[in-house]
Amino acid sequence: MLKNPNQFNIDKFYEKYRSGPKIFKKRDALEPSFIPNELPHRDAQIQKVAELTACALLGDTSPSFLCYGPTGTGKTATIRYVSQKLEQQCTEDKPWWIYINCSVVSTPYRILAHIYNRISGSEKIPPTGLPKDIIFKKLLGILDQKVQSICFLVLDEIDMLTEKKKGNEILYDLTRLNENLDYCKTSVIGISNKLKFKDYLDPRVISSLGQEHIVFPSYNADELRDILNKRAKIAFHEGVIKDGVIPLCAALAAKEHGDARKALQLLRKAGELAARAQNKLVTRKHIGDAQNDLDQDHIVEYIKGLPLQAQVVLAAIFLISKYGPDHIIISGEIYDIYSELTQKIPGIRRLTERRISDYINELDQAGIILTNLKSAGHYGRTKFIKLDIDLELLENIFLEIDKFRNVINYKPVFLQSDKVKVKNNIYKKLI
DNA sequence: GATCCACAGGAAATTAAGGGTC
DNA sequence: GACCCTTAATTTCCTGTGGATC
Repeated sequence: MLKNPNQFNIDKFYEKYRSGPKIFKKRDALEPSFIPNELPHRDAQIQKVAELTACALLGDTSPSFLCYGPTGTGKTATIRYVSQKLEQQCTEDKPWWIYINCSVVSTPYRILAHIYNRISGSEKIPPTGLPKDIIFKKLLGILDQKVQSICFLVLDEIDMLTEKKKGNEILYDLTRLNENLDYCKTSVIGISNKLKFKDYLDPRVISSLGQEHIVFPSYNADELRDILNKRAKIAFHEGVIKDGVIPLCAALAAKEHGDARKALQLLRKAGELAARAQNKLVTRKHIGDAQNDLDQDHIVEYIKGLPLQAQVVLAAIFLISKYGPDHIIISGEIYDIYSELTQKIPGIRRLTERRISDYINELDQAGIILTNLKSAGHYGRTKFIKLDIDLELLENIFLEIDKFRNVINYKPVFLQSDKVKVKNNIYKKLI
């Protein structure tokens, strides 16, 4: 049988890839988890963290403290950096460092279970089921039995806890652990992106956790350039980064509030695009393409990861935008079309208007739609909604999701009613 | 000035699921 | 198997909003 000349040959591809130009020397150096040997422009913060944690070297309890600063300003990296250095200095009874991302592990029960499981080294506490006080006692037992030195509990995105009902309670429990321990001593390090986070803390928690704090300011373009240059030397082969690439990358990230994580992500993506295209150099064009790709990847990933109900709400907004480009979208109409779609999509039940209102808010916060709360006087007070992403991109995303493939060409019956059209004309005049 | 509309959104209650103890 | 616990998602109930209309 004759072979199709256009058919993709995977063996030849790998062969070409292996013999082609090499861009990366150590790609991992551009990952957020990579901790370099030096952290530029964070001397003051490193010094403060080192001063606060140094007493662990002598077996004394460190004070608990908070780290504030916008995203990508090196808060977690600084803590990890100091923890590595501190560990190198310890000859025996090395301190334990337990990292908890409070946006993932967000309930009091799960935080206690997470700490216990990390120390025990296995999943001994199930995700639900046990009374909290039992876990607390078990945790005290294992801390005294297994740790017997200093244990640093690093709570990343600690502000997520205070947004919840019992968030202050678990923080209070964690800061008071030492009162119930005989051998082990714990210290809490809170990391937050929100400068005003302290305002939401219980006074009892502030008294032990909020006494010391370290501020991490945003990086400026020069500092970002310096960080990128140093990291690029580790990550890329010599001479593959064309002049002007790193300054451009730094300038773009500086615009986004000095986020070093974004800058590194952009540089890594540009390198990947160059490597994939078998180019010998990473150019300014790769940076531009990388930024578009990252923006698009983020949207696609977010929409595909939404709960099914939220995807149906978005599909309702999509269909109104598609079949009524001039139609003013209001929240009540979204619910009517959402209700129609629940009949069309198998295995989905209709939720209440209140819940859909929350989903609309979530889509707004994610930047997928734009909402504007306005009063149309006698015609009520409602949200006026607009899609904030490309209609074609959204259609392609829905085409990739099995359940939506058949509804993206469905013209909602609701939109065809004369009553709705007349009312929409009134809204157009009023806003 | 009172009324009305079409919600927004806070708070508490309910439900379902996953798991444990006795 | 009955009962308890936690969590996440959802429902129910309620008050508030703001500008056009009466």
